[in-house]
Amino acid sequence: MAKNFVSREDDYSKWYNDLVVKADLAEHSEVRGCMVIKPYGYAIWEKIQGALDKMFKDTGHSNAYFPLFVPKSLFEAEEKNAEGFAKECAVVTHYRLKTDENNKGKLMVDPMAKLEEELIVRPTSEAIIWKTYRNWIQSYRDLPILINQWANVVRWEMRTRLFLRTTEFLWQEGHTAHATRAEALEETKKMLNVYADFSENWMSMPIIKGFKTASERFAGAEETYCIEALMQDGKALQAGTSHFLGQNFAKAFDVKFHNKEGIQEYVWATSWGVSTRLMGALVMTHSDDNGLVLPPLLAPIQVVIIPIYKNDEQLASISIVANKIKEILDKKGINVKYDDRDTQKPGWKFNEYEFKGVPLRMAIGPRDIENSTIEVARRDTLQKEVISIDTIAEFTEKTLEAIQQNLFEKAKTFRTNHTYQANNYEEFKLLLDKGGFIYAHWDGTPETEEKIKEETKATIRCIPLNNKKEDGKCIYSGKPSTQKVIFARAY
RNA sequence: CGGGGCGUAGCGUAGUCCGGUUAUCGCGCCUGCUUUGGGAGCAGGAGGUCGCAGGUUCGAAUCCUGCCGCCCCGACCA
Repeated sequence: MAKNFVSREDDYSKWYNDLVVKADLAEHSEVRGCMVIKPYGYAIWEKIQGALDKMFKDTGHSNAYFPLFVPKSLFEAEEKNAEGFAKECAVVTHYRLKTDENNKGKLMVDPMAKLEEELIVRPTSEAIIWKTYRNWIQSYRDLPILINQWANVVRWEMRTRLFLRTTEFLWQEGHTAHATRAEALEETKKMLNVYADFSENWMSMPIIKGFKTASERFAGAEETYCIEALMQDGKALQAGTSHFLGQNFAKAFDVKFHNKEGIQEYVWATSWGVSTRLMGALVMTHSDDNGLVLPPLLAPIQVVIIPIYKNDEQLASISIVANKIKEILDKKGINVKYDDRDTQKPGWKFNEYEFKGVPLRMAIGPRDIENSTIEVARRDTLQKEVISIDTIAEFTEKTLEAIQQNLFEKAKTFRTNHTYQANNYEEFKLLLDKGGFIYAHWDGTPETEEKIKEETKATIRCIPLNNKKEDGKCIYSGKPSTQKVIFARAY
């Protein structure tokens, strides 16, 4: 049991905050609402980036980079999008400071250096990108454009939480341009599937694919597809979105192309993104009261080897074996750390790596040297066993795969156990307090959705893809409904 | 922006109501010895503008006024 670490049951919110800080993932910075991502946390983000980046490239996308600043006139061009983000934009109004004559040693904004046009710090990049695409697209031969950028964005949130919602955050945003509606729609769904694949197979996080209601839709999109995950406290978390933008941005920025028939048409668009919020999702999906739990595929350290010794001779003979094992596992592409620091005790190291979620821990002591064995402990089950050193390569590969799989199964079982069907509003409200996904009939109107949100704080997370059609009555209004949608309280 | 809480060593804290020598304790840090199969023990040591600025007082971490910052809850949102 970790020292001074609150359990999930006692205070889930504090458990999450403490875990992120104590596992060395991130900390609050000097800037309100902004965090410092620490090396260990950033290493996990780099793993996420690496896997996703390859998936984007494998589906034909290229990376590029667009400016941080967006002139206000560009930003407001697509009205719905601009309105949607207006309340949370940081704005640059001046470009120079000067020394304050009345306050020695201090600086002030130089009133002479006011910008003629304010610059918006991007909350998302559609505007600047579509302004650019206008110059890149004339013919159907220029399409499709399949671009992704890894970037930071700023959204001035009133309340922030490490990884889940910070004023500045890191993400990737894909922006594609297509000749036809069908092709853009296909792209939207393709990238949703990439996100789903990544969530389930890399993060071991089961998700539900669906699309958003009008009120939850990305401002400026015709349709927003999403993946929704369930956290251990029973709250839902939107883990990724893929938007079909129709011709909204093409019209706003006048991006037309000549088709094969020589007729001018507006371009069809998509955008899609996931952010450092995934780090929060990762923490809240698998971690336990002993600290972080990482799926092997995203763990910066997959195996840690800890020597147990009484003197230098013992350490020397242990190190020979440990380095041999590291070499064998390195060749298998497994990331191994041999921690032979003599500044920390074995027990201290055990707790440290456990808290940081390292999937497999191996300990080698004098007894193991004698017997040609090694003690192996799994982070997910906390089980220990002693195995013969000869079998180490096969055992490690097999066990890492088993952990990856087990985490997914555990999370999926949790979700299954926290997924309910509500047949009426009273039942709905009772189920909400248990936490989880609730399938319920909804009449399809924004008014009902809004009322339910006001009264219960639950929102429609999504309308699942391939949803089962079934006639029923809306739990709130009693009006006819053709399908159930998923409600939950959400992050 | 509303409601609540908090600012004392790197971290966590006692002391604040009811002012009084050198500001408490734990973790961590440094030195030495003994230790090492789940956060070692003993001994010694370093480390403080008590958030900031005024005020009251012989005397302020403590009382008064103003300001700043952070966290939690709500409105907003990925």
